[in-house]
Amino acid sequence: MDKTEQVIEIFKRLKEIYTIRIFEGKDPYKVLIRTILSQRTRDENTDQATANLFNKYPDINSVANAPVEDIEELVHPAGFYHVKAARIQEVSQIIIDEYDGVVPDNMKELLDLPGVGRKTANCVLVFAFCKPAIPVDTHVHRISNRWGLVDTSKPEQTELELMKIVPKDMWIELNDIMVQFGQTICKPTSPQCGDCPLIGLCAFDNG
DNA sequence: AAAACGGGGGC
DNA sequence: GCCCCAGTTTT
Repeated sequence: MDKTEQVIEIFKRLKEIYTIRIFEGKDPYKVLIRTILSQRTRDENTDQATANLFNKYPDINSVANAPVEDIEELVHPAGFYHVKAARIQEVSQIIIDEYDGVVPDNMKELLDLPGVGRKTANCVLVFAFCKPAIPVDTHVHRISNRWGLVDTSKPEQTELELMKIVPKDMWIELNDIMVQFGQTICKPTSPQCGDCPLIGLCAFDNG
């Protein structure tokens, strides 16, 4: 079994457990903002902050024009709220001023936005625009190495290796399914190998 | 290369 | 009460 066959079989098993979530109806602006809020932040807190924000300020113009203190309070559950509130308004204003209110759909322009790094840009590309991209966060990086799919020390190396191994039609669901797996079973510390459905497909020794 | 930003959850 | 976490920017 080569690595492509391995990852296909792994995902087949994981998809029996997890359902892929499509965030915010794929509205590029909401995907972008939610992804910024998700940085270094767990799902529940990300969801709460995102709901707080868009419930009161449902579009890019209202977010950009809101008092910063109000944005801070709404996104507070996501943590890093001073930084994130400022970035969100800064990003919104830039998109209004320079892109006519439309989120750019290419890596270069996304990376130019404040608070947007490679992982966030890839999330927007693949979730909002269905473009081929693999967002590599700490879950994807850690788990890819545990499976023996890659042998990398930096997330960007992992991204390049995964692009060679994983069939393109799986890229859109890769990040979400691995995050769910990483939160519940293949945890950063103390992975629950006894409950893992990937016995026989994973190189990681729980010892 | 390392610090800083932060609340919430696990133990 | 301490340690860890869906990154990015700044020093």
